Amino acid sequence: MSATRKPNSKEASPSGAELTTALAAQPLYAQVEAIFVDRIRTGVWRPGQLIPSEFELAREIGVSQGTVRKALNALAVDNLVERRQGRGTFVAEHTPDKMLFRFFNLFEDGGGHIEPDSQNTRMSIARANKEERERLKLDVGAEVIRVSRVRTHAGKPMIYETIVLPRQFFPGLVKEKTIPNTLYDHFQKEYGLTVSHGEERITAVAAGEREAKALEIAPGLPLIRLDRTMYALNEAPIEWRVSICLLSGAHYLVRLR
Amino acid sequence: MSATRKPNSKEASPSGAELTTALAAQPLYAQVEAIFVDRIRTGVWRPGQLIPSEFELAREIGVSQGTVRKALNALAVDNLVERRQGRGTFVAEHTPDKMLFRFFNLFEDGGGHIEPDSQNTRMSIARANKEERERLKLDVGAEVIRVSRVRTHAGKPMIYETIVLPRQFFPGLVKEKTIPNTLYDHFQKEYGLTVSHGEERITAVAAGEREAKALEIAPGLPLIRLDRTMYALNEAPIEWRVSICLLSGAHYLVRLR
DNA sequence: GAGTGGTCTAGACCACCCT
DNA sequence: GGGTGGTCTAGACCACTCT
Repeated sequence: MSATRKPNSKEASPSGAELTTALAAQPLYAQVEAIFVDRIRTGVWRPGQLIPSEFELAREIGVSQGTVRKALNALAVDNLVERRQGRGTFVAEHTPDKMLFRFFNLFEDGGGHIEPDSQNTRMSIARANKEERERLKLDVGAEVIRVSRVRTHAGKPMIYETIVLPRQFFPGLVKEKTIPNTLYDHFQKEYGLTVSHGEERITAVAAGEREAKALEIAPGLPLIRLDRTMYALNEAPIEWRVSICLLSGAHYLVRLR
Repeated sequence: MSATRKPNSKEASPSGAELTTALAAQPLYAQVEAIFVDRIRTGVWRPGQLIPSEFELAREIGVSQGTVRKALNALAVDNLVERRQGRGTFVAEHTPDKMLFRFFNLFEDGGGHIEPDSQNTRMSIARANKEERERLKLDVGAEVIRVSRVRTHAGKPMIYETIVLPRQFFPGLVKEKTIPNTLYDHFQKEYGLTVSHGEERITAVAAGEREAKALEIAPGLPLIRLDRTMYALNEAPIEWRVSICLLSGAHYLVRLR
């Protein structure tokens, strides 16, 4: 078995992470991508940080620059890094603006983006009930933080929102005096949790007593109900959120591709 | 100005399509991609057809195989071609299954995919009214085909749907005796129109008399209203569709990324 | 001017599919 | 066995940003 002309047979790299050698279950660039995701997830590379150049990373890991490039481009598609020609590659930093643009799909009928405010925010702690445990994949006895609030747009109540968070992921949240309007950037900055993806289930409901009161409308009016679960980089559920929305002069926008 | 060592200075290619030579406004792979999109749009390459290999295309156009590869991969992401290792690259063919999977976002609460049937399909022709002209970017006097139908799932009425099509794009549609349940594959097969993307605006409404009758429910119940516009490869609006949906045990699913 | 990512090329080998 | 797309490498030049 002469390894003379054999590429792809690099040995232990100084990076600490192992690359599969023979008969790789995954292609090299996918393994390299996984290494980089891990560095972001564990905080070795922090949000906003400039990471080493393609050539440096290639040398460190022991692959070609083209392979590192492919991995970094994949991370850019997933919004985990930002690449800027002439400057370098940066770990994506969540900001209120970017998160709103990315995950908030309500728009004015004219097309304008909606930037909601938060009112009457309440927070409590409890043992997770059955539904909460299922949604957040928690064990019996685990504690959750429950947040409820009304979100307004142009001075009018628009969304009545209930948010459930696994307490273990947000150790200091209970002690915070105020909860910020946009949560995901706060999660990343304060708790090192990058919200990476999720899903939202939409149904129509008639306003009940509680929603009618919160949204200052008559009971029975048709509302949109958004049932959302969001996941962290390690695929752990990190938030369950139910938003009851009064869409007057507004809509939920979905791009079909 | 010796062009000896200058790459990127290919001259007229035998493909008929022109590649920008110096100071390209767009990168080469994007120009190559545009050539390929054109071939699909104009029917030079037909749905389901095996297109030439990367090497052949590269030789024909006068670029490297890697550049053709980048263009084809971009087309695969846009669902315009399908690549199969060992077999070749095929122009994507719309099938009822694939179109339903791609653009139909209603699911059973258990997660199962919904495959709706069509009932009571009606069709008429008229001059487009103001709203139809705006939605479909039509001139005054242009004619549209209006289709209405009720879509059922598990034997129960689920969706009351109104579809408006520019008549000019569908010359023979009026004479068809029956309109198929899934339209987009029919558009591609019969009229050479590939539906490439669109947008859907979601609101909640209370059932009116007409919807209540069609869906066999009491007036006033909360329903989801989907307002959809779809576009062809040349960005021309090709369909305006309003679907009023009764979601009992079902929901509209959106992936957040 | 030095360094970065972006584009383009060329060539090698692998995995897969067909006949 | 021969052809296809998929992976990986190596090297060149371009466009952009900063100092």
